[in-house]
Amino acid sequence: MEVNCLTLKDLINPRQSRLDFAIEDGDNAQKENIFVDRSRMAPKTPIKNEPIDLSKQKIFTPERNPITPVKLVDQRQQTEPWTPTANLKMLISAASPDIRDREKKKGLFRPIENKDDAFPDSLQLDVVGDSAVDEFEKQRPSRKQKSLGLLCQKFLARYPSYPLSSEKTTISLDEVAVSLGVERRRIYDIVNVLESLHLVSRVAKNQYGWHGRHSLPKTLRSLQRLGEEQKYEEQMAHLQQKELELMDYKLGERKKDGYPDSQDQQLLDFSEPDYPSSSANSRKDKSLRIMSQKFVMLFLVSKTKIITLDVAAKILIEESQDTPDHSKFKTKVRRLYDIANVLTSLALIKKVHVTEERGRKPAFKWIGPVDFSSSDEELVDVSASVLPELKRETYGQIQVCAKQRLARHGSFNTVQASERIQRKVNSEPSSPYREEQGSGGYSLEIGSLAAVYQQKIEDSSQGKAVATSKRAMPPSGSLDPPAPLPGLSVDSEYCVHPLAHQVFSVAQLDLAFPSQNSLHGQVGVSAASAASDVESLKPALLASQPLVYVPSPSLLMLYGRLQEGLAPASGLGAQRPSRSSGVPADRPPTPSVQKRLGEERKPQEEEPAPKRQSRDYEDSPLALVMPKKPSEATDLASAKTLSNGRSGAPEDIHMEAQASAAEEASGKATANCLASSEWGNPSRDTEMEKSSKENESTKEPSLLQYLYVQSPAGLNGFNVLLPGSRNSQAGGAPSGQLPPLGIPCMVLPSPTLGPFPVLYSPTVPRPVSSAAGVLPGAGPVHFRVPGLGSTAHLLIGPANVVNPKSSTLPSADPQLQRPRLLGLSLEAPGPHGIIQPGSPGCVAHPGSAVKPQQVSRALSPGGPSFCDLGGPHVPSVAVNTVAAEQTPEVTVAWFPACPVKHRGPSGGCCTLETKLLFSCQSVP
DNA sequence: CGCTCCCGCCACGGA
DNA sequence: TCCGTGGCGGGAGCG
Repeated sequence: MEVNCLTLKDLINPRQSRLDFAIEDGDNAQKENIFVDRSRMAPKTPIKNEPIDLSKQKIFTPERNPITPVKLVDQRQQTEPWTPTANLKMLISAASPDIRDREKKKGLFRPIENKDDAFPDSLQLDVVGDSAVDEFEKQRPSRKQKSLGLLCQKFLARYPSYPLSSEKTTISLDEVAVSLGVERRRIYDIVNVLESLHLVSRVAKNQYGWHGRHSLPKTLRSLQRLGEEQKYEEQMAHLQQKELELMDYKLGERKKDGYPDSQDQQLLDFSEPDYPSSSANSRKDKSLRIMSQKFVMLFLVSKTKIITLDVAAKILIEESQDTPDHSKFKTKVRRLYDIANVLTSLALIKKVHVTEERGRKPAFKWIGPVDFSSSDEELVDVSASVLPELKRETYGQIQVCAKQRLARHGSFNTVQASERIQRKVNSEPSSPYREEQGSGGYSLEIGSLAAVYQQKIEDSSQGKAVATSKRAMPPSGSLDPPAPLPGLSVDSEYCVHPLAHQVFSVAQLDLAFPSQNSLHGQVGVSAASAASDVESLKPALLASQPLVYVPSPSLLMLYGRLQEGLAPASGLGAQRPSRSSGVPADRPPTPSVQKRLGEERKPQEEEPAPKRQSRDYEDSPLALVMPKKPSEATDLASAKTLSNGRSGAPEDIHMEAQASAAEEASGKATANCLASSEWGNPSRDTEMEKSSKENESTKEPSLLQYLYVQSPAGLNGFNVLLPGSRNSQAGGAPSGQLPPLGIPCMVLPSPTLGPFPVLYSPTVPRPVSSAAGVLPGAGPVHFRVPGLGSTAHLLIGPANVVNPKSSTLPSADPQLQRPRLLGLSLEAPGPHGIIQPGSPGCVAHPGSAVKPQQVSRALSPGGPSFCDLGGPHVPSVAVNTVAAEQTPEVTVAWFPACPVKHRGPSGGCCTLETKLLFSCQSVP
């Protein structure tokens, strides 16, 4: 399939841009929107191959849209003409609702639709042609693409997870509905659930206020308390026990066990006085809000954190005093699915399956925070509360919100905490956080925070543990740097554990900002959720909104602007060039991880792209690696190199990459990307080095520089707060005393992309003697984004992570020793790039000169930088920086794997399906 | 065939 | 009565 690229603009505001290509799975968001909008244009006949001119949809601006949803007939008229069948439906509806209903009952539509599907209307064919039909079909949103979960993600993408207290975001239901291309009814479903968690609150008719996740912990704590009070756990146990005995749920048998509803009815009031309280048996009593809260409570009080929908439904039915019948049960389950979709989007739960005597049962597992009681300053305790979020295996996202922690504790030494946690975890064989290879468990380590845990239950993704464990080997043919997790093993200092589920976002880390740093706890990173249901592999549009607020005047303000020319790939499958076959067998995998990966990889090779894709989606681990010690960083690098089995210079790697089969697939994308006016600057590498050197040699002023990476709303991306320079960070403080730079980051994979493991080695002070001025805590942020077997690496932060052993990167190399500024030292492949052999390093092309010293220079003086994340299945990241008012911002967006072959100035090239584009513009 | 869950009918209830 | 809300369940999509 062809890889198409979407511009960020398109992703952000599809209505104002044109999408000339079929948007596939991952981009369903737009697709769906397009579909809806387009249909609303009411073309009598589907126009295939016609570029979707969203400009036409401007008529649907909120202003023009009726506040009130279009009535039935109108809607049908406007939305149905998607197919001849739809037209027929419309006509029937228009003719008479009665007729419509009658026909409906006769099952008239179904046959027609089926027929239509099987045999496209001849007239239509005549007009559009076969290819057009295909296109048409492709553009037709699938059921999954219209899922509430995905819609919710799109919704969430519109708002920052952690909005600044100063910013008051108002949500206009109409506007949102129009924007997302759905009926308002759907929005209600979302906001109702969000409201139950106090992420939003109704402020007026048709208006909701967005609060973000700030109070989520508090809300959850309250719900947990309520759940405990209501003895939900006992209830569940009782139910489960009963089930075992009866084998069949017989509604009506159960009697109320004394769990007064009165309590429940006030749920919404527990923390929000202004919430409407529901009255017994009132309509609201059954509201999605109440149900949602109860559902969440079940998780919070559950020891296993796993709830099957039937159990939840039964409990809810009992409480509601409804006449227990199958119909009620069914309805309850439907609602629970709705709620679950939203919660999944929030990365609070994930779908799993529990195996019972009667077979597998769908269930959901709580993956959100579980410990809300930490109140002391104990690092471990603090970490513990953070870990849950870090541990999120999700199709959703991993979100780390240390904001509260920071606010509460002032500072938080991630490294220490993580080390302690790691130690503790590892010392407990039975620890659920301890990963067991092949168990399908996942773990992730952020910074030094290491969380390894094993899933106790078999969930859908785990069921595919085999597949999971197989990924990672880069396509042999592909020159993509395989090196998925080079040198990383469970036992290694850098623990890399495959996640059972993809993690789309990663959030913050750090913490150790000096109290006076005035980050205002804004370090928290929110991540939107990402994906979706593990099983369905729904793409996730992540929402990630930035949220880092760095008031420091000394901060470098960068604002990211997306390159319009950037063309993200469209379909997931399409984006993944059939390069799987190119797994280099000669690349020795890392002891544990790689081995596993290698095993997994091969099977995939034989699989059809779609299949692989799915699996990858589910299995792609997200690994965050953060050296615990400065020296470790080096080790890591070494490991990578060694594991890679290749000592070739980065250039070689790149060259190989170019030669890789991926080229073809990526060719187009590359072209597009390159077409971008600001694309890669030939002098990139040089520039970077130069800047780095400069930085090193010239002690940067003690400016506190941060690169704020924010993903544009509605776009898949990740937000990252990157230290502009260590020196600056220190602000003159003794380097040794400086805490690690907090780098909240959210990685949001494109919906079309599978899970992307990310290695994040934020504060890895490199034990470099020459690295004077390098703060111990401020290391490069290393993102590893393994796609299908391939690993993408993104180093952000002072590039201290260098493999001293690397032939290409002699430790003596000054560059290696100097701190990289902005940290966006993506494992730049290049002569001197710190890149893993075998892995496509990220190459930052010199982009427009970013004024602020190092950052800009390091990133891309001269233009947008392109960073190839490597793996064929790795999402691209586009980073744009634009001067902003007071907030340094850099937008880093994940683009659908965009096969791009880019040859760097140095001869090295960044190729691979995905790239990281850093477009920095100078900012005074 | 069963699980999901989209779609939209239509009732509730406040203005 | 209007219309914002949102409960509800038919039935389609999908594995």
